Amino acid sequence: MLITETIRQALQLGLQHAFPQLFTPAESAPDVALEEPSHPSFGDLSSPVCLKLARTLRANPLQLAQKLAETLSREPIPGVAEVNVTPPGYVNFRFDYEGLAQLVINQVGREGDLYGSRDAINYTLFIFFKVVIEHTNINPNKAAHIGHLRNACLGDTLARILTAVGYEVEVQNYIDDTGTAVADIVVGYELLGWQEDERSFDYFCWDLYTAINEEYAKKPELKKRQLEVLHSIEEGIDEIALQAKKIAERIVVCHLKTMARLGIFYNLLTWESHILQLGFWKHALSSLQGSTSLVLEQDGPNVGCWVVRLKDHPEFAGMENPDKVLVRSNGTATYVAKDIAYQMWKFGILGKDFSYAPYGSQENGATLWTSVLQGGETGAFGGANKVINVIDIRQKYLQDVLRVSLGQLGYQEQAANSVHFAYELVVLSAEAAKELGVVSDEEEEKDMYAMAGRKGIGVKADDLVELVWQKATQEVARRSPGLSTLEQEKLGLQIAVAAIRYYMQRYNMNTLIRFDFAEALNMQGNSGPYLQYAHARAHNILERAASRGLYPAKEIVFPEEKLNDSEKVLLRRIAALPEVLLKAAGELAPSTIAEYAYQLAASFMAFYEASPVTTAPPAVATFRLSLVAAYKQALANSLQLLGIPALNRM
RNA sequence: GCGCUCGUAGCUCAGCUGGAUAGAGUGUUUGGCUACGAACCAAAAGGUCGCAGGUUCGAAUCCUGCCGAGCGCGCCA
Repeated sequence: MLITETIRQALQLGLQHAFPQLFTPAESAPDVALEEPSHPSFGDLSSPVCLKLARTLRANPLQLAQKLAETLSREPIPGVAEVNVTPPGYVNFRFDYEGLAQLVINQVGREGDLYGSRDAINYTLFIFFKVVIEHTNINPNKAAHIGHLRNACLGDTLARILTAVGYEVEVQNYIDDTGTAVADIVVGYELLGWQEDERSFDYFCWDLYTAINEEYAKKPELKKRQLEVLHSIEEGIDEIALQAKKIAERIVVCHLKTMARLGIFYNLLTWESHILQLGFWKHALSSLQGSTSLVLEQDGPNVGCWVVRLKDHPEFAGMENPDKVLVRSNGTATYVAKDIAYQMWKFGILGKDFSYAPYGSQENGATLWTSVLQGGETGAFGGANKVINVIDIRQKYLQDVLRVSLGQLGYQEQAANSVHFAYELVVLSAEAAKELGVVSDEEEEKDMYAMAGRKGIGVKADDLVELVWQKATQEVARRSPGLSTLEQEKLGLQIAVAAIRYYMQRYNMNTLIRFDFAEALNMQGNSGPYLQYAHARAHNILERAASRGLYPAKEIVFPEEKLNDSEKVLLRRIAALPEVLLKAAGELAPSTIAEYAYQLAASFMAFYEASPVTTAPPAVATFRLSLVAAYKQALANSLQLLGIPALNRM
């Protein structure tokens, strides 16, 4: 039982007794908000509910609060020592910290790795809800850059969060192996005559991609060849198509390696070429043709096309020509059309399926599967209740069209469960751009620069990993010269993963990340390595204590003295995890977990300074050891959600 | 032109459905390792929350307008 939930319920009950008029009709019960007081002298938790009620009840909020507090004081609330009132009308609760410590430490000890998620699972398990999360989705024609990294990190953490609260989660990585991006590599090989060198293949293609695009700019007639190649690839039968497929497959291997190093794994790869060859769209069209929203235009700008009617939909009000073409007048399908068919497959309403075969094993122990044209297993994937597409904000319009179209075409429920998990871009700060040499002299200086694959402007994901890894390894070597080089490097990589993943996940979704090398390499303060250090320190205390025969107690026994502030704050932070996780899952907000983990770690650091453990008198030491053990578990669980390795030393 | 997002400390960002004295990190200055690891902690300085109105007991938060920034808006892919 969470302390906040207990207080919330008590407040509800108290309101009901003090102001019965609020509860007629019964469902009009007011929402009870709880917040941390701005100053600890007020209490441990406060509710401004009376301030809000002041308007509806047309009464002085302070008097309302006093009446409510009086009612609340009649019955003891578990975990609460005192209720009081402060102007302008807050009701404040002071915890019974011994009771709270008992509850929280026991709960963490009981639930272990499940602490934080178990309460949530109790709420959600009965639903049996399957969520498909699609992320990464990098064009298979060049190395991944830091923009792709944000996508993959967010998608992966989202999957971890939703799994933790009890959903069945399936992670898919969609490979667009038939687009112009891959075609450009084929054309590049043909026209530029490059030979592969010792560079990794995705790096080689990174340069080839920019080279061929420079060539297009010089000789626009080459675009004709690009189109021919593209058609061949879409047909999927000749030598060219085979070559393109091979390029895409090799690049995908590179991408998977890049992501695996960061602890990011998938359940299924789906290939655009399979979607084309299995005729997903044709299948979708046949089942949609009865819909009144899908029409063959007889006149107007879209004459001769099949369009989905969106002009009457409020989301597209005010647009000049909101109707969306699905089939061109030449009979071919547009991108949105294919997207609709694919989304229908994800929901299991297409009536057509891929076959599936194992693609390989992954370091997390799970098998990675891939779609195949034939001969594999069937029915194992898709069929989701909810689909989350992790795609940057630039795709918002198309994702809106996709979702609304699904609804217009008769799939309201699926439309309501289609989520575009949109996040802002990663751009280069002026300094980063300068370091990469992308600022030309003539250009007037800007304070940020967009990455551009065609121009080769961007920071490659693996370059960043190597850079941070190198720095972290140097630090480890400096601090732990006794370790073998191999061990130093292993720790260095885990620290680099922490730094990078934290950097990619700590920002809100709609915050544009201005990538800066100094900031991404930062390992102090609000950073991933700080979290790891806060874990290692706790481990060290427990280990040190054990070597002296001291262990966390099975039954919490309190020392004579009252708990000090650093213990209280730490305890409250530990207690907050279940609630924070539920919030992060409900709002699909990974940064909530990052913020929480930092707060938790910081409160431990303060505790560490103020409250010695192993050197304290035995009764105090035993209690603090229990607290440290509970904290370490809570932090480890948070780090697990963030995909950050919890280290015992660094 | 229309739509979405953003503007908070020198810099990078938090600030929850309106609530108490607007918070972190970083940078600057200062103090703390014979200690459970200093990848740490403590302290100081640093703010007209873009500007102007409005709504109300109360606005960084909601509404309107303006200024500035970014991104979208094809039978393209």
